[in-house]
Amino acid sequence: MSDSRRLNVLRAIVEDYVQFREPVGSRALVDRHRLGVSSATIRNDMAVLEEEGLIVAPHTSAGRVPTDAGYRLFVDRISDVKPLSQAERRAIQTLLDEANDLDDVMEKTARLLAQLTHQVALIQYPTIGDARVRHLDVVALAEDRALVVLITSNGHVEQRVVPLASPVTVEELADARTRLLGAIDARPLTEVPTLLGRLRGPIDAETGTDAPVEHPPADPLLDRLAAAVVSLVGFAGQDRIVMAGTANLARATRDFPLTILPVLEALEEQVVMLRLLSEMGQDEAGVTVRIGHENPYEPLSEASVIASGYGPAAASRLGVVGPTRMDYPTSMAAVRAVARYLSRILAG
Amino acid sequence: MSDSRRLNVLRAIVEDYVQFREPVGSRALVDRHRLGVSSATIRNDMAVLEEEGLIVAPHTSAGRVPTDAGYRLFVDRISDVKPLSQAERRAIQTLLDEANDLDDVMEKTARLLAQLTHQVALIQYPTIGDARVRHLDVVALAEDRALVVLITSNGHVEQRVVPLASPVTVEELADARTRLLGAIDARPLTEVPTLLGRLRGPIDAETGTDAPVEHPPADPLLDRLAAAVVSLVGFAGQDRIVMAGTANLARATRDFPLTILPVLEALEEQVVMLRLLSEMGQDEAGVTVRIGHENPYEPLSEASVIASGYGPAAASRLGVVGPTRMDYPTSMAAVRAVARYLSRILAG
DNA sequence: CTTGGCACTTGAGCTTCCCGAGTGCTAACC
DNA sequence: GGTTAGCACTCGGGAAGCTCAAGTGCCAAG
Repeated sequence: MSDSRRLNVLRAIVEDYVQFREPVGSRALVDRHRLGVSSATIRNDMAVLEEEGLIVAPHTSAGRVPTDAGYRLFVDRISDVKPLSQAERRAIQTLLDEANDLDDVMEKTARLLAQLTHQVALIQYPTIGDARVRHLDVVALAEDRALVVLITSNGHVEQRVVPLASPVTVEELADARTRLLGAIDARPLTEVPTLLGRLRGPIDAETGTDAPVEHPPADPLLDRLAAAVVSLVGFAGQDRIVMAGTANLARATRDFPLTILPVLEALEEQVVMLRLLSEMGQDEAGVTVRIGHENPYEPLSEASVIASGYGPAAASRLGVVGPTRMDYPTSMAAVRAVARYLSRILAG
Repeated sequence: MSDSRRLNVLRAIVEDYVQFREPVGSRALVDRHRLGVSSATIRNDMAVLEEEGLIVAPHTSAGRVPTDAGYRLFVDRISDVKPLSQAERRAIQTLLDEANDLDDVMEKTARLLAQLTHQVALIQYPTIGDARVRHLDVVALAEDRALVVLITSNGHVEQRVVPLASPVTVEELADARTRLLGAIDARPLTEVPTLLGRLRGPIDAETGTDAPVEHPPADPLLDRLAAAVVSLVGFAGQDRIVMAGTANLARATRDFPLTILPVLEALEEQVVMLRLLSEMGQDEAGVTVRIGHENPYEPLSEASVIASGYGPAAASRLGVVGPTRMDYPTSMAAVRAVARYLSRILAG
């Protein structure tokens, strides 16, 4: 009972099924792969594989198809690493060169990943983590409107237009900005709400512990701007996802016969996808794969997710979603490569 | 020959076909609509409509289906305006309230439009037009990296991280920023490249006409930052498109039997879609519709595009793309409403 | 353990058949 | 004239039947 040959058979089945999209039989297998044995032998192997729950036959007279467990074994033990092609590396490199601001990088990377894998790509924005306030700017847009810009140490830029209650001068704005920045400069984003809450009481109330509620806002302008900053921090810290390649689903319609609708709906729920990504692979930078029913989320039980961490401490996640019947080696290689490049870009 | 009844028949055919997705016959028509005449009369009308090229029968024994011309007539003369539902208005309003920066508004609006119409939504970024430089900021991120932020009068914020050749002090950066801003503040974006090109020569060369090429850059730092600003301006002025709802195509697979792939490919070519949008409807704020073969772009000959101008002078465009068999009244109402709301938001 | 041989199963594809939806036309009717 | 009932006619699509080839499992021999 040549154990390794059986694995070869499984690999061949997975590869052929992914390539040709139809159940693969013993004869086709010996024709297409140099297995060195007859189809009868393959049949015996297949019987064993089926008994082990790694493949199934849709009908009696059809070939075999990998089960979730079969894919799992394939991914874990058999698949070769498929290095990216020259052209693909070049595409990634080009992306790196054209990188502009964070949003831009995110969007371009997502599109690239979708293109490389022909799947739907998801990238979680870098989490707030231990990001700090790098810079704060208040720009007068008009007499009664100001733009508040917050820049975080992880390169995130958040902006918001703030309507002002009454006209203010440029000097007043500059002054307000100085005071705000003085209070939060270089502090972790997580502390900002607290810090500014204190500021919104009387300026010199360094002693009070939790008394500021009683004081009316000393300065409506400052109060308003501080509120905007707090809101911006919330926004910067909020988990967001950028997605690309959803149109690839239209191509994949044949793979999900009918089960494509739940997938669509899942993708539209950003919260769901966020949790999904977060739950995947707490292990560092490795690539994690969830196959079919392994997904903890029912509507994705016919889909697979490949994800990897990226960025500092691999704390953020990116990945792709596609049909169970996908090209795992290529997709995994792409996810890993993109994660690495993205980490490098962000590290600057 | 009751002319108006024939139009009613056409309308009924379009509506039923859109709703039930199958050719509609004379009997079904009299059953579902109170036309007050017999099916034989309807048949006569249908014969005329077919002769006029407004409907066709896929086969002899099937009902009729609208042609592009039929849809066209329907859109131009028959369709009722379908006001948005309460819930839909509320959704738009919510969007308005949550509006943050421009990118955010764009993305949210696109998603909203896609959701309202169940089609693919496209929104062209506000064009550069007569936008001017509102603000320029240079922030030291590290000893040898600076962040350049450009804010335009139409609310666009562009940022870029600039690696510096050698370490600089905060003061040097501030100085450079002052000189740059001094040169371009409040000037139209279109002039910025020229203005900064001049600056990159010797500072006091106010006399020279086109001699600056001979001088080596007086200040490498200034030169580098100026280059970044010029690039940012190019980026801000560049036509871009934000897209949403491409996943809706997966649902629409039944409408495009096989012709969906060209549509997908077209959507992936932003340039194509940009030109498409630009070419549509030079007439002011009205909603323009291109039906099937009316599209000047071959791959979209089985698709329809609904677009509208928005923003100042309705100079920018937004719209949706979907199968010819789409709910025109609803989609048109949604496009128009979203265009109006977006204009209002941008006008602040 | 492998392999050739063989009986057996069964889905896919093809043909045939039939039915009913839908049409166009004609003749009567208002 | 416009409308309607009636009717013969057309065909696409679904059901039924048939065949075929792919594929299997098993057995006996190598």
